[in-house]
Amino acid sequence: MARLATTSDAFNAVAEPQRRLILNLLAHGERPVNYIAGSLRFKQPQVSKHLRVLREVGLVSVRGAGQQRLYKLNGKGLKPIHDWTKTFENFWNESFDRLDDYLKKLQKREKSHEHKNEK
Amino acid sequence: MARLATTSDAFNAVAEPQRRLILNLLAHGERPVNYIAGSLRFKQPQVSKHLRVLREVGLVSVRGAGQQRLYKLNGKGLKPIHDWTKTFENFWNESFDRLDDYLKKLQKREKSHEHKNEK
DNA sequence: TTGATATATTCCTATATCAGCATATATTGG
DNA sequence: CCAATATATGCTGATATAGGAATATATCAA
Repeated sequence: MARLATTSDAFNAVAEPQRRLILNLLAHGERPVNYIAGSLRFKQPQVSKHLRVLREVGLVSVRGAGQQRLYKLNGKGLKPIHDWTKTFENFWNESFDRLDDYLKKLQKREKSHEHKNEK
Repeated sequence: MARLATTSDAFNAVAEPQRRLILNLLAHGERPVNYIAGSLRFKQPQVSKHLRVLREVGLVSVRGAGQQRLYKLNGKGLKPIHDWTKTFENFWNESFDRLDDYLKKLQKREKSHEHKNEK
């Protein structure tokens, strides 16, 4: 088996940096394809391809507007990623670092007691 | 060019579901390879490979402990992902939905005024 | 209808998986 | 040193990109 399809879920779709840039841009509002391509200096076909992936995982939606197609961010699709990473929040909180240090000190103290008892 | 290497950054490393499961497990503390393999019912070589990827992007660290190698989560490596998704937080907040509706109403109202003036 | 603009799709190539299996390496106890 | 346990690496096959270039499709305007 190869790697999971980029269209399998938001995690995979968002692994590609250019797609993240597109999402950043769309956070400001609906945009047509060529606007995105021009802004980010990507070629139009590549933008269309990325947008297709983003659409398939539900991160963007489209609506026709004349000759243009306006792509709109669906930020909710990123919530699963946000939620998952949030469960690791402790690891970059100072308060947790301090707690961690504290627990380590306790452990060391217990170990010295053990050694005492052994003798 | 093919897809970016899984070792290019945390976003890519974490796109693989099994690696996320390993990280979830390591959130409880240091663990040896076989413990992980047994817990998640993965084959040992595959676990070693996944751990290698996670180590190369700095999401875990290792230390030898006798014959075992204890892997430890470095949760801070996930902060960039958390931070990035956080910039889209508005999109799944109710309060934002209400604000969005409100802005849309305002826009509609302005448009009707425009039409009045046109006539 | 025809031309022009905007966007999507197709074909091609080079590359990077991921799983499975076999095997190599490391560490410890005796 | 040798056997046993724990872990890492190498190889293969099937698959899925992502970019470039060319082309197809859609929509509007005259």
